[in-house]
Order: sequence, then C-alpha cells, then structure tokens
Amino acid sequence: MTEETEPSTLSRRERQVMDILHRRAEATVAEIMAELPDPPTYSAVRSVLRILGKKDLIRYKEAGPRYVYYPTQDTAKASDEVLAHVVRTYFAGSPEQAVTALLRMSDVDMEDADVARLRETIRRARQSGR
Amino acid sequence: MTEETEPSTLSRRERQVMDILHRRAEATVAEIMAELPDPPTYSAVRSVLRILGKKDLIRYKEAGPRYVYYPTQDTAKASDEVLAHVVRTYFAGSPEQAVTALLRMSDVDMEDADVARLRETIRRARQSGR
DNA sequence: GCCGGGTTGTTGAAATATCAACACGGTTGA
DNA sequence: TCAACCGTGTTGATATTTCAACAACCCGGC
Repeated sequence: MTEETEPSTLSRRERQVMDILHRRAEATVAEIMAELPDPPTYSAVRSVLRILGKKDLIRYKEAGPRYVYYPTQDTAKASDEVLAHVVRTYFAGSPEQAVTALLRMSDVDMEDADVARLRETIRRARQSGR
Repeated sequence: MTEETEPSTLSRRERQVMDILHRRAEATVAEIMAELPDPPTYSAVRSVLRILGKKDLIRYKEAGPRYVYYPTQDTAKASDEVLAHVVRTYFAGSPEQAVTALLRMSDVDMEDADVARLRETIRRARQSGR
C-alpha cells in the first residue's frame, strides 16, 4: 500500500485551498479568502477548512487570537507526488521530457547568469543523487 | 488576455476524465470508464463527458459506431499551463527547483545511458531555445 | 468596566456534481 | 430481413459540495 494521496480526490475548493497553503506554507482564514478566486464569505472558507481538517490534510496552530493553518504533509513530499502525477499524465512517464519543457519555459525569462546557475544546480543534483 | 485555463475550475470527476484523455490522447467511453477510480456506470461517465463538451474542453469524432473523445487543447500546451501552476505552487516560482526535483526523482530509475541522454537533451533544448 | 471588532463553533440551506434509468437509433451478423 | 446488441440522447433523482447566517467568545481600547 503506497499511501498514494490521489490528488483527484479533492473537491474544487478543497484543492484551491490546499494550493494556497502549499504556496504560502501557512495562512489565516482571511489570507486564504483573499487569494481564492470568486472569494466566498469568511464562513464558507472556514467550512472548507473544517473538512480538510477532518481529512487530516491540514492542521492549525493558535497564533494570538486566530488560527494559522498549514498542510499536514510537507510541501516537498507533496510536490514529489504532484510531479509524478504530471509526468505520468502529460509526459508519457518520462521525467526527461518534463525537464525539457521546464527549461524551455524558463528560458524565456532567464539571463545568462541564471542559465549558468541552473547548469551548476543540475550538476550538483546529479552528483548527490547517486 | 492570457487565456488562463485555471485548472482548479474543474470538478473532481471532470479532472479525472481530462487527465485520462491527456494521458491517452483519446479514448472511448468504455476506455475512460475502465480507468476511472471507483468506476461509475456507463451513463455517469457520459454525463461528465457531456458537461466537458459543453465547456468545449473536449470534442469527439465518430469512429465507426461509437465516439472517440479527445481534449480540445493539445496536450503540449496544456502541460505548459500545468507545469506553470505546479512551479508557482510548489517551487516558489522557480523552474530550476522543479527541475532538480524531477532529476532527483528520475535518478532512482535511471541508468548511466539515460543520464547521458538526458544531458544531451538538455543541451540541445537550451541551444534551440534561444 | 464595558463596548466594538474580529474570530470561532455550529447548523442548515442552496447550488452543483455525480450518478443511474430508460427510450431510441444504428450496426452487425445469422 | 430482422433480431440482438451496443452506443447514444435525455431526464430526473441522489449525494456532495459550497455557501451563508447566527450565536458565543475573546481581546483590545476607551
């Protein structure tokens, strides 16, 4: 049993909230509400948070008078699962193809210094990875 | 007008079906049903397909006696949007970080020959990209 | 002390998604 | 030809999601 967190088991709003929490690492209700598309009421956001909590996908800590929510699973691990899913779905299971797509995408904004830095990063990653 | 296809606007089943279609490029109702988790009835699958069609996210062509469904947007373009979303959500907007995560992930299964091939692929991609 | 703003706990309604049933039409093969 | 099968078109029920309202509470400032 590989503990697959099937991303497709989340509802629309649930996924939107999880994405926000992964991007920001943590957030208050008000902050989440502000980032949601077609923001619903404060109560509606908390309703989703309660459900996510029941599924143990998020937790919260008390920060002064309010709660600060954060994902139960750390972002690095979650990103691995998401990448695996994306690679399987859009790149025929080939991480290499995904890499080239990412590089093509990033080239648009990258300066020479960035390219050099990337090359170095890849080199180090490959060395330490084995 | 950047034509953002907000992936988070799809419902659970809708996304599951879209993922299947992107992975397989095209599929019949029966094929989609076979790949869905907790597969519902034939009718239920067609219901989702009808909705996706109304949103113009998929189309179909008649292949003999039945329909073959396929995504309206080609997979390459869709993958760009998905990658952009993943990078923004899980890698602080840095494609480089996403690349290293992919390499670390793929190293597990990669032989020397694969690594060499990847290096070459990256080199060519970078050259042609500018 | 006491009021006001902001937050949570809880409940239930409205909107949407999910699903199944059934009627109809076309294709196939005997 | 024609009957059985397979797929579609359509409709409506069920389940889930999404949302808002309201009461209770806490913390601050006046």
